[in-house]
Amino acid sequence: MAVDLELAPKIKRAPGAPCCEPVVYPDVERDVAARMATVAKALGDPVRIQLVDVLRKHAGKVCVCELVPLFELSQPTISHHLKVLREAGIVGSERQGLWAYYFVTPDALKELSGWLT
Amino acid sequence: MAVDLELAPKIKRAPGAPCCEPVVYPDVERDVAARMATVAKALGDPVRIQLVDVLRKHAGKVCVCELVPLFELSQPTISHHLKVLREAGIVGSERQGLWAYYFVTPDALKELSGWLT
DNA sequence: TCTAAAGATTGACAATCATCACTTCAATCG
DNA sequence: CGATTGAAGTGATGATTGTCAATCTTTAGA
Repeated sequence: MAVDLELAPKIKRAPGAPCCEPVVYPDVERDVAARMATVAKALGDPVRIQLVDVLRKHAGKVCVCELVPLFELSQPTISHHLKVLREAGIVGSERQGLWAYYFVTPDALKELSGWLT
Repeated sequence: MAVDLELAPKIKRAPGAPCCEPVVYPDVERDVAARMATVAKALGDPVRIQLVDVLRKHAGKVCVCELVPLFELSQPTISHHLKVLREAGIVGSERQGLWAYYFVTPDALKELSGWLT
């Protein structure tokens, strides 16, 4: 918690006067923030984190029916999580006969990852 | 969408036989995934992304009453978002008289950021 | 000591979410 | 065709979320 802060001194404002003028603004534009928030939100579940982790390392080698037993969740629930990831642009899928193969979209995590670093 | 996949060939299993054995497992342990998901979830809102963005660049220089007018939201709502960030360990706060100064906790984003890269 | 200001908390509300049992769809094989 | 399998879709339900109005707490100044 010990962070090197130089606190900006403030004085109590006169009655009725508006609060301190905002002197700083986010560098991140609203739409950029919205995009990154969408990705972050999709990653905001431990199951989806682990799904992405598996898919990143084994893209195309694993079908949904192999993913299901990794979690103590029903198949529709896993399908739902994959859909959330798909709608956030994080993963794509390819169907091969009966099986569906998912993969992490390249660059999907780039913007968020870059901002975080 | 065009990703270089080497799809693992599968054969339809015999009636009654269990589905394909899971051959891959997440490298990310459950508790690590849970921690990263917590952080990602807290970042899963555009307002909080922008709050973190401002705080990272102006730690200790900006009080809550300066943050409020940056968004078209009420003061309690901003307070709530800051609380979410605080509970995820992303920010800390220091009170100086009437004013509260927030700052991004060093290393708070490290684990997630590292995994993303 | 009285008033006002900064910020947090509470309660309420609609909206969204994670999960499951059930169903549907598409593809394969006999 | 008819049966079966992998995967997605459909309610339904209980939990969580984002937001605001109202209230409370702490501090400063007169």
